[in-house]
Amino acid sequence: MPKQEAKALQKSRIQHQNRAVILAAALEVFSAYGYRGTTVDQIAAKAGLSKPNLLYYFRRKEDIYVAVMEQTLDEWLNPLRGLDVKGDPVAELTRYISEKVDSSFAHPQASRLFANEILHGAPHIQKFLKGPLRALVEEKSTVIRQWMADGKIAPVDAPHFIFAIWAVTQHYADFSVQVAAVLGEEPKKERVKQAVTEILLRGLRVGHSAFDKEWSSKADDKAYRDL
Amino acid sequence: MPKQEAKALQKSRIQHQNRAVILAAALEVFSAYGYRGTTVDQIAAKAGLSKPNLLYYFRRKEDIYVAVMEQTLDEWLNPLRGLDVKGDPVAELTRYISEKVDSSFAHPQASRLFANEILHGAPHIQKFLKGPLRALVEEKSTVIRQWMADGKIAPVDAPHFIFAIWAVTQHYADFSVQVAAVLGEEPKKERVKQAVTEILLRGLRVGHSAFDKEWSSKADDKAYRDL
DNA sequence: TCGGCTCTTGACCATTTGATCAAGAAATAA
DNA sequence: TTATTTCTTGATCAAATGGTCAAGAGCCGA
Repeated sequence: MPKQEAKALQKSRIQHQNRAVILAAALEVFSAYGYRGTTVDQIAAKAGLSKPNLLYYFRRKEDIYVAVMEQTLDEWLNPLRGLDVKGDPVAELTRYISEKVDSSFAHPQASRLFANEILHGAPHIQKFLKGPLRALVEEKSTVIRQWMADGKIAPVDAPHFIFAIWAVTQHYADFSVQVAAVLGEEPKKERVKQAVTEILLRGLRVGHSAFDKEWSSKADDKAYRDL
Repeated sequence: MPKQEAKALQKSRIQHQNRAVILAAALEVFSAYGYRGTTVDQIAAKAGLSKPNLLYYFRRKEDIYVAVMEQTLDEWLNPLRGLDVKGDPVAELTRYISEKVDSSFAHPQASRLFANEILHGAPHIQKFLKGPLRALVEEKSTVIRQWMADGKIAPVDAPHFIFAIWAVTQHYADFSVQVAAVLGEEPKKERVKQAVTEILLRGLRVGHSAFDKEWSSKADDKAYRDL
């Protein structure tokens, strides 16, 4: 009967609210202690619910984890979607880097959850990596190659350049403890943004000097053609 | 009595050997599953020992973890020590990047163990981060600043540049699953080395073109003076 | 060879933890 | 109000897990 189906799908206000509370609590705990290091009791305590009550909303611990992970993947991927071939390369990449740094400072737990998942073999998100993520990276690599072909930026290995942006920006979320310990203080976001942008983008200048010959000899076109 | 002291310190051949076997097994398992995700039984099985036998060599699970971690820290730090102010900047940094990439391909488990530890707040290596690591980064930052002062490289935020090298090179160990999934194949070490070196070092050229004015306006000397 | 020390293990224990269930409380629709 | 559905929880369970222990096996120097 349609009545039952509707009941199974529609979520009451309290369902909606408690699920959100649980997912927020779970993100904190999972990102801090990892999947195995997290107990259902911890999540329940942080969410202000009893353990059986929590398991009323999510039948298994793994279901909570998967739900949190799915919620994270979209916002992780979105900034890259905006990279526009019609825009100015430096402006486009600057914006992307800026958004990734913002994300690392605003949602470090989400970044750490994602990092932890991949670090341990990505058992839950293989399909995401080999599907949507791979497709998007390939698409945006062609954008970068187009910029190269138009002579707007220096030649660079496109997917590895994207990896570099991910690595450097997410470093400030995933390794924040190390960064703070080494610097002796919490890094300032704007400063990080400026430093990272310069480090990653300054090499893309197409202006020429005596150095260019040396570099181009090591980085001939052949190396970038098929990636 | 000296007799007992000697006994407590000297390790028999079988002690030495079994400890090594245990540490090798523990590195594999800890790096794959994390601290909480690893069971003593797993380590024992991989080492080919019974659980009580393993706990004869290391009384507690945490002792094994600490031993593996200590073993890892030295080799993690060593390549940076070689950065020589008297050498050519690009050559020195190229060598450092090369060694870090080699390390990521040769010992990905060690990198992942380290990454996992920091990701979860570095509970066991706070002293290492705030002590030897911080000191070394400060020392090598002055080396980089000296190169800048001598006009050998373009201005760059020294510690953040070191972070960038770490982030990008270790990415190929810590996120190898993601890299392989996105590329559709295992990355080739030499290609990674070339791509990473160009991305990170090409921006250090001191040759000048029309772009330099734009960059220098955003990155005036003040920003780098006190770091 | 022999006595003592090192090494190994099966059995066992206490705790933690993911998950269940029945029964009651609260909300909601009639 | 009343009936029905949704939500909540104390009690409980089975499995997993870190760690102990006593007893036996093996090694090694005198």
